Amino acid sequence: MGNLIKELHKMAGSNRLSQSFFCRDVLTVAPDLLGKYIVIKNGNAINRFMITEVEAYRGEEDLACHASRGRTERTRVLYSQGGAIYVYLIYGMYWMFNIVTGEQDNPQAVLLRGIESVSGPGRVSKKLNINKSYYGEDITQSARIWIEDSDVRRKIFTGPRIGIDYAGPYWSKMPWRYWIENE
DNA sequence: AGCAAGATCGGT
DNA sequence: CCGATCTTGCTG
Repeated sequence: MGNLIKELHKMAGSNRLSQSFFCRDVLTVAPDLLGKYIVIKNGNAINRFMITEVEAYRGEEDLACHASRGRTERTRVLYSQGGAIYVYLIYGMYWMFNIVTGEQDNPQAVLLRGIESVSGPGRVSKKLNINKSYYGEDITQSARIWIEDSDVRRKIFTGPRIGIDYAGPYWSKMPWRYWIENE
């Protein structure tokens, strides 16, 4: 697509990532989100932050994934198709913000761990004002939150996921954390 | 009904 | 390293 057309699309607000982006495997979607923008409306303000760090959680077999213990009230949304938002409270204090990926009944999600100048999933959600009300919302349709495409291309680093030792050595060593430098 | 654990963070 | 803080899911 030519640059002019791209700019026109941006102005028309059609730069939002759609369902086809999120319906792919989480190991494809997670690194692909780096450099893109999360856009959120809080009242009159629209804030836009580049995504700099994510983690992939992949299916019932992944012992670090909440779906490893099957469908429960909390994990219900993980089984919907890509684009649904999965939020939950951890340690009674911090909201974890995830985007479901893949096809229906294939529970996967990307955890948002870092945005420009903010690292740590709890701090990210605090900055974005995320709370339980986002549970189940469709990020490809919502009027208050969406992901915007971008042309940013940076070197992608990978490493093990954080804080999941309970999943055992095999799953906790999977290099499913992806990040770019904050600059 | 009770309890243990948790995809974290900030302060010692 | 430790405590905060509360929802969830499992057990009995």
